[in-house]
Amino acid sequence: MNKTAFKNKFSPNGPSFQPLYKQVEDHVRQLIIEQRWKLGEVLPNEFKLAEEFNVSQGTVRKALNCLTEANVLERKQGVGTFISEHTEKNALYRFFPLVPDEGETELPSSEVLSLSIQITPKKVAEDLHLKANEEVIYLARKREVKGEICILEDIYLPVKYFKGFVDEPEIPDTLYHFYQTKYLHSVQETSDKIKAVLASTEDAKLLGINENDPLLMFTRVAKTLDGKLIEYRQTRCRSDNYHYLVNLN
Amino acid sequence: MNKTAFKNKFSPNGPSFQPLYKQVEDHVRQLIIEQRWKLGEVLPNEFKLAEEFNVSQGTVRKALNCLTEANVLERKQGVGTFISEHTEKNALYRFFPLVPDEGETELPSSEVLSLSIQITPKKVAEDLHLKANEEVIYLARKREVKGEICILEDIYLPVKYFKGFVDEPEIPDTLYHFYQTKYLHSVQETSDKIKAVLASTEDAKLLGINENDPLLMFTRVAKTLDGKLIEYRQTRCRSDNYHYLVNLN
DNA sequence: TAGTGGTCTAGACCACATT
DNA sequence: ATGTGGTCTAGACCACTAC
Repeated sequence: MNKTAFKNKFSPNGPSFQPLYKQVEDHVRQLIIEQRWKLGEVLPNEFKLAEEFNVSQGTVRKALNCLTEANVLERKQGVGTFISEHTEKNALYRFFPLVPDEGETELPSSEVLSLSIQITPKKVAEDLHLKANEEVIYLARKREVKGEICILEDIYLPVKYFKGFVDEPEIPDTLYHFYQTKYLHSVQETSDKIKAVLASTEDAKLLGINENDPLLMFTRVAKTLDGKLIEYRQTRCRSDNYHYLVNLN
Repeated sequence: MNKTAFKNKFSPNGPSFQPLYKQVEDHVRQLIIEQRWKLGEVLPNEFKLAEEFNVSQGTVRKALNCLTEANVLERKQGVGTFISEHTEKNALYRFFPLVPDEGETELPSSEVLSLSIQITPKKVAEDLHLKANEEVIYLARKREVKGEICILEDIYLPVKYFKGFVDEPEIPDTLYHFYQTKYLHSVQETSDKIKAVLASTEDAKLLGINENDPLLMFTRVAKTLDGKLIEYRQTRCRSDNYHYLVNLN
């Protein structure tokens, strides 16, 4: 680890000040992107990393804690430091803010309606920064909880990131875990745009509701640790017994 | 500051382990609740607080940084530590996630439609934990951006926390700043439940849209630093040119 | 018992804002 | 020039987990 961070006064036109722990943080993030450690494997402890990077253990600690806050790493006292994993359980709480008005949240089961390679719709290409000639995998699903279909999803994945996806014999419910383990793309951040819309004839039919009933519509773009935009998702969902929950502070 | 935190082994049935910095954090939070420092006033620096609490400066630092992350405090290098304030600018970004599909976010202007004391609706009493005989102030507003009315709000405030509110000659746009400066209630945390609904006849009229057009409906409960539930708010808003934005990570 | 992360301290120095 | 928060280091010890 290079310690020029504090020599800005000797290079006033150089890059702006970056604290050492930030440099360590970026470096570790880069090592994760480069797959230096396997999923589920324990990272070296603070002293070993400190030695490798030629900084103090305290600086490594600060960097690792920052990565933990950003949900990149998970640390367990007495055990070690691990790369954060998309399990079914944390999928529910981290990226699925749809909760029933009454009772416990549960993960909806999924049924694939359609899976194919398509010309990329203009809006999708725009939001995923795809070129005109790049194709996408199109996956449509309907999802149900307690026997009631409540969610319809149209999912678009750039072909370049998901080679062979259309030939998958089985698409699991928890897609982000699947992306992470099978395709080595770990969703790090999502952005949802939420609107209210009226149910189309087709959606109404699939959901078992009336045309022009109100639906929540989310448009999501998902980004990986290394900044790749790997998923565009448009979700319509009933909100008569569910709501989208947002806590701010 | 009492340092029994690390003597748990001597009181195995005592309270569970609390690190010193957490104790300092809670203590400072309590001091803020008790109005020890005025809004806008600078807090004592780390060394002075450390001396007062009989802990090291590093421990105070950790506590203050935790409070900063929780948006309770704001720290400015070279200046000092302050109690976080609800300004017009941060109101926009912290508690107003409604953004236009195109262009910059701006704060909608507000017009009061109604202001009175009312019997508390059952749902409001439930969510704000009010007793049956406690009354609320009811405030209805319509809000517009660029000449277009896009938001209707029904706001309910417990009378006990907002004495004299109905006689206010002027209700400003940024309510949370108003609550904080005039009534000394600082909103710390909100919880929004979002649904899609159809516009009622009345809402449609006020918004200048058709009955049964789709609207986003948020139901919000706002909580202060000391855990008081001070506001119930039901918002309906057009989402044809706006969306509710949620970033997860 | 050994090894991990978590806490606490003390001290030196840097970056930033104000006077 | 002064005072604030921010960074970095080094070392001691505590709490938790696994073996």
